[in-house]
Amino acid sequence: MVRSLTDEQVLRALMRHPRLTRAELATETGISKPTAGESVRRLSEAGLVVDTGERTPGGRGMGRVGSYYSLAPDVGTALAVSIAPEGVVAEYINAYGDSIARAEAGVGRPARPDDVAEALGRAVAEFSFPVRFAVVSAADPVDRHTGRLRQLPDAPFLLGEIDPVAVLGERVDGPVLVDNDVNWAAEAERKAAPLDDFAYVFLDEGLGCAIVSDGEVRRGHHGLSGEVAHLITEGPGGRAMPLIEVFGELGLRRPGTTAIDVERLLDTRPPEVVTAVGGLIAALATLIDPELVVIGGRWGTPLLGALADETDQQPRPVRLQAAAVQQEPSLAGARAEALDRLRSQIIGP
Amino acid sequence: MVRSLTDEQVLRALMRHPRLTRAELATETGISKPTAGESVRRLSEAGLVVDTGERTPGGRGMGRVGSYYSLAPDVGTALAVSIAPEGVVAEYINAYGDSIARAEAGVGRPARPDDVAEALGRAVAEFSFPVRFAVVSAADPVDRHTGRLRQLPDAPFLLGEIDPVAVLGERVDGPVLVDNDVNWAAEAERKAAPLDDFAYVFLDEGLGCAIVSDGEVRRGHHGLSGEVAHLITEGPGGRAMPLIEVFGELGLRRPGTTAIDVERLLDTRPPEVVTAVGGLIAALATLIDPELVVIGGRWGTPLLGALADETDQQPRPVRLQAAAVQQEPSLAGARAEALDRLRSQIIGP
DNA sequence: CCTTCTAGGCAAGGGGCCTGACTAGAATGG
DNA sequence: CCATTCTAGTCAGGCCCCTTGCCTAGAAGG
Repeated sequence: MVRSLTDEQVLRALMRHPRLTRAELATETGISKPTAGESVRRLSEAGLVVDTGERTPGGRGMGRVGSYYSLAPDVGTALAVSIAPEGVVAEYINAYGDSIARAEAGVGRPARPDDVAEALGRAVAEFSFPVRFAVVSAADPVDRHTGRLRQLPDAPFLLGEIDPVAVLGERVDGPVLVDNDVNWAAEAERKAAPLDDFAYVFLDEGLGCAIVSDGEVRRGHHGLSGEVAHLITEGPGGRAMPLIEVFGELGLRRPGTTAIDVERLLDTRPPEVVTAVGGLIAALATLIDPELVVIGGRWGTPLLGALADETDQQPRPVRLQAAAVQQEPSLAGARAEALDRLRSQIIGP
Repeated sequence: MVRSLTDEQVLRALMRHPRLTRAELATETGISKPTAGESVRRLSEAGLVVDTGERTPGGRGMGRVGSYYSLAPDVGTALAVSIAPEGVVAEYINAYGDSIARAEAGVGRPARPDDVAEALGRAVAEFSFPVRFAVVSAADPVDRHTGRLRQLPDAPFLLGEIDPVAVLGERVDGPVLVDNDVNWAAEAERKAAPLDDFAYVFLDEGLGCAIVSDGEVRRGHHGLSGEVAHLITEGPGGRAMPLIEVFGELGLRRPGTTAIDVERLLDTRPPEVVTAVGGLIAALATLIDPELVVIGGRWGTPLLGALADETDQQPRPVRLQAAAVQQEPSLAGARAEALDRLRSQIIGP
C-alpha cells in the first residue's frame, strides 16, 4: 500500500502519538520538514492520514498555528480473541494499541464445540467495527496451516473441534490467525522480558508448553510443538510412561473428560507429579537448552518450588520462574501480535 | 566495507561468475551500464575487483572488445575445519565456493586433548593463505558464547576440553565460529533439501541431535540444544532413565571412555536401544514437531528400519529418513556456512 | 581502408531527499 | 488599527544515485 520509507516513518510516528503537526512529524522522525509535508500530502490522498481540524494554540508570539494530523479513523481495527474453557473474550484494538471494545461470553461446562462456537459468535457480534483481521488464542492444539483445533489421542482436549477461521471469517475482512494459548502466553512473556531462549510450561487442566528460540516462538511443522502429553517421562514406581498417563494412573483426570482435575491435584500434590514434570523440564533442557523455564497455570505456579527442587538435582539444571505476565497472558500475547500485524498491514508491503 | 546496494549486486554477480565485462555485469544484475561501470570503478579503487587483463574475443563484427573483471585474488579465503575422533580436516575455500586446499591430520585413539589441538595446528599450518575467518565443526558439545568444547556430566566426550578459538586465532585474521558437528550436518541437510522443520539424530560414538525450526538451526541459549544424553527415556525393563544410562546398563560403552561401543552395538542390536531411541524421537515429535527426523551416524543408519517400526506405533508418529548428505556431512555444513559468511564479509556491513 | 558491431562512456533527466530562505498567519500590545 | 512576534508550512536550489538514449572506441574481416 505504501512503499516509501518516509511514509512508513510518518505512519509509525502517528501510531506512537495520536496527533502531530507536520513540524512535529519532522522532528519526531528526523525527516526534513518539506519531506514530512510531502509525505503527509501523499498519505492524506491515500486516505490513511487526516487533518483533525484541530490547530496549535498560538498565542503571544507563538507563531503560525499548525494543523494536527492523525491516522484516519477508518485505517481499521484488529480483533484479539481468547477461547478457553472458562469462556470467550473478544477485544477490539486500534492502531494505537488501545483496546476500544471488549466482549465476553461464557461457555457451559464441560465445553461443547457448539457452545464454544456460539459464544465466540456472540462475543464478536456485540460490536461491529471494520476489522482487518483477527488473532485467536485457543486452549487446545492448533493446526498451523488450517487454524483448526486438533485432538491428539488421549491428550487433554477442552474446546472440541471448532474452526475459528470459519466462525470469524464472516465478520473479519482479512485473515484469521489462530494459535495455541500457551504460545501466545509465551509471546506476551517474551515481550515483557526480552529473553531469546526460554520455554513456557503451562500446567492446568491441559498440559502445554511453548518454545522460544532465538527470539521467536517456534511452532513446529504442524504447529504442534510443545504438545507434551505423550512425552516419555518417569511415572509412579520409576516406570517410563507418557506424561499424560501419569495423571491417569494417579486418578487425577476428571472422569468423563480428557482434562486434569486441578483441584484434586492441588489437594494431594503427589510427588510423582513433580517427578513426571521434572522429566518434561529435563527434556526441555536437553533438547531446547533454554535460559529459563517459565512456569504457569493453575497448578504450575503453586508447585513451582517443588519443581525447582526437583530440577536442581538434574545433570543439566535450569532456572525456573513464575510467569511475569499473570493477567490474561494468552490474550495479552494475542493482543500484542494483533497490534504488530495491524500496524504492519496499515503500512503495507 | 561496501554500502551501496549496486556494489553488493556487482560483487555477488562476480561470486557466481569468475569473470565478467561491465556490459555482462549490467545485464546479469539488471543494473544500467553506466551504473555498473561506476560500481566497477569504485570496487577496483577499493581493491575488491581487478581487471584480469583478459579481453573479449572480438572477431568479424563482434564489436569493441571488453575488459574482464573479477574479484581481486586477495579478497580472502575462509577455513572450514572438522574435528572428530577420526582426525582433523581443514579446507580452505575461496569466495567462489571452490575448495582450494585441504589438509588432514590423524588423532590417536583414544583422542587426547593435546593430540587434537596438535593435529588441528598441523592441518591448518600445512598451507598459509590469508584467512578471513574459520568455521569449525567439533564432535562434542560446544559453548555457543566461548566456542569451547564442554563436557557434560557422564555424557560422551570424545575430543577433550580444547579451545579451537585459541588454536586457530593466531592463523586466522577474523573470528572463529565453532559449533557441534551435528548442527553443521543439519545445516548441510537443510541446504540440500530445503525443509523448514526437522530434527537430525546422530547415533555414533556420541549421541547428538540438531533441531531445525523455521528454517534455521536452533542452538539454544548455551549452544547445547540437542545434547540428549540425559533425556529421560524408557530403558531396560520399562524403567525410566537417562538415555545414556541405557547404554551403560547394556554394557555398550567402551570401557575407560565415555564413548558408545558402536561395533558391539551393531553386533547385538538390542531392542532396548531401539525403544530408548524411540523415546528420544517421541520427545522430538512432541516438543519440536518436526516434519521429518533425519537419522545419521554409524549405528543410526543401520537401525533406521527398526526405529521406523518403533515410531510408527507411537501416538504422534513421525517420518524417519536417512541423511541426504552422506559425504562428510559436518564438514559440508561448515563449508557452506563459511562460504556464506565469507561472501557477506567481503560485501561488508 | 572501410564496414561491422559491441563495450564503454557521456549527457540529460528524474525521483527523493536535503538545506536554507521565504511566506503565512494568528495573537498581542501599543 | 497596525506593527510585532514567532513558528508552521512551502518554495527554490542542489545533491545523490539511478535511469535511458546516444555517441565514441576500437578490433578484425573483407
